[in-house]
Amino acid sequence: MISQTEENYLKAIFKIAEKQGAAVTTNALAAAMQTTAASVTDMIKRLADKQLVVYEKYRGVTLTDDGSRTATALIRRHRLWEVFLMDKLGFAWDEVHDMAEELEHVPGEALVERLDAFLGHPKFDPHGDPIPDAEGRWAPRPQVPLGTLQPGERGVVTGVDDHAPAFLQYLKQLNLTLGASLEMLERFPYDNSIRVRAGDGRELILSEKVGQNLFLRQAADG
Amino acid sequence: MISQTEENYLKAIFKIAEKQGAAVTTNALAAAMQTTAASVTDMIKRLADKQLVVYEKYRGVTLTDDGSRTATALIRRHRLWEVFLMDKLGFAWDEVHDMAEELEHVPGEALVERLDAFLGHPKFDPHGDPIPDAEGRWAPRPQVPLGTLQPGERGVVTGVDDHAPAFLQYLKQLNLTLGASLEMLERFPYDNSIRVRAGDGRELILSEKVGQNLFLRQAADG
DNA sequence: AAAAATTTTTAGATTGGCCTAAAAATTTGT
DNA sequence: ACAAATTTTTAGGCCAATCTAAAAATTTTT
Repeated sequence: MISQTEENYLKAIFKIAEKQGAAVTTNALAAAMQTTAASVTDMIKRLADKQLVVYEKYRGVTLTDDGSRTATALIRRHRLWEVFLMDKLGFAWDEVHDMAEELEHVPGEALVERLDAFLGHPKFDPHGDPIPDAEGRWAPRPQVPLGTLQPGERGVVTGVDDHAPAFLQYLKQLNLTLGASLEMLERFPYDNSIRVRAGDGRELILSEKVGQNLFLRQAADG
Repeated sequence: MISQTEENYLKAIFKIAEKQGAAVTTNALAAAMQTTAASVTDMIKRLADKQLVVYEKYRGVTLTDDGSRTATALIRRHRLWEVFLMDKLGFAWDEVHDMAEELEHVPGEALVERLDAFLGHPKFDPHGDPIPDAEGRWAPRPQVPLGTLQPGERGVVTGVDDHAPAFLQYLKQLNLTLGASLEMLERFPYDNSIRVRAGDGRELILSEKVGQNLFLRQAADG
């Protein structure tokens, strides 16, 4: 058996590894799991005993195939439940994460597959993140951070990196949810904030942080 | 905070107390939770510390108002998820119990209430058990075990007492699911088995055990 | 009302998941 | 290259939830 805590560690390892493409350090995991490095070392040893990770002292940790499969399945469940919560129960963008965090731990292959069918086999969750299929595969979406666009380039909002409710609420308030279109107008070198034009013609100034965490699918120049 | 294990104990205490209307003994609880009497004593003490039960050594345990509220909320969640699993995901009568057992522990007032609305505020679950409302109240359904009917009396299947998959599968096979009508024809004193006529005219012989575990809403005599 | 049987509790141990404090290894800076 | 800073591990402990074995209380039998 694998506990919920163990599942959460695997998911965190997967996500950190995906982002930085190297073995995951104890401290990085401790930060992600909001715990101490000592607790992480403990847990890593348990996961290594269960053949879910490869662990070398002082050298960080990587997932085995088994661990990777488990992590992907969790991400699949999480994202499907998020779709359910928004599409069927009517929750808002910024409300679904925590509930999905719990629902993803409910076991049962049949449950996930039926849920997937009920939702119409969605390919992306409400934050624009791809949903792995039953075999753990998914299509990467060609998206770039808003901040990397050059003046004059345009795009459509396809996702966010930061899932914090405060960020999502802010975007909702600005009407910058999935599908909104944006044109990059100007970057201010002083603090890397950017001026953009929204689809409805409004001009906005967004911070560097927003530029890093808001993803767009780039459209042809206008 | 209250753990999943504690929640399950409260639910078990509630159900046993409801059935026998007296303080719940350690052994009865140990049997229900599939654990040892010693573990039960431990847990009861924890629950008493948290003011969820009243406990007197050697005299059994009863729920406080708080404990009772928690147990009822769990039963509400369990039964709503069962409706979801059958009505929306298409699972069968005998498949939903275990999944609902996990889903019921997912926290969040908003989640239950939205789920309830999504399902159309159902009053009974797929086994005919009443679903408590948000305040923990429910209407008892006037139903009697099939076995108590007199020859000539008729009724409609409204629920089951035993939720074991084997029993539910058997009923499904006989086409005796919720809403099926039955007429009691004869009881054989030898082994208390009963002969009945189904709505479609078929005659069946059912064991005493089925007679005890299948509930009917009685209809006027025919 | 004792003795016997049963139920329940206590005692002591184990495991998972976590902590703090201290030691060890590695990396960084000069 | 060596000292300083940082990262990681070890050591030792705590709490929840479980177990087995033994003791204590209660109930049943005679």
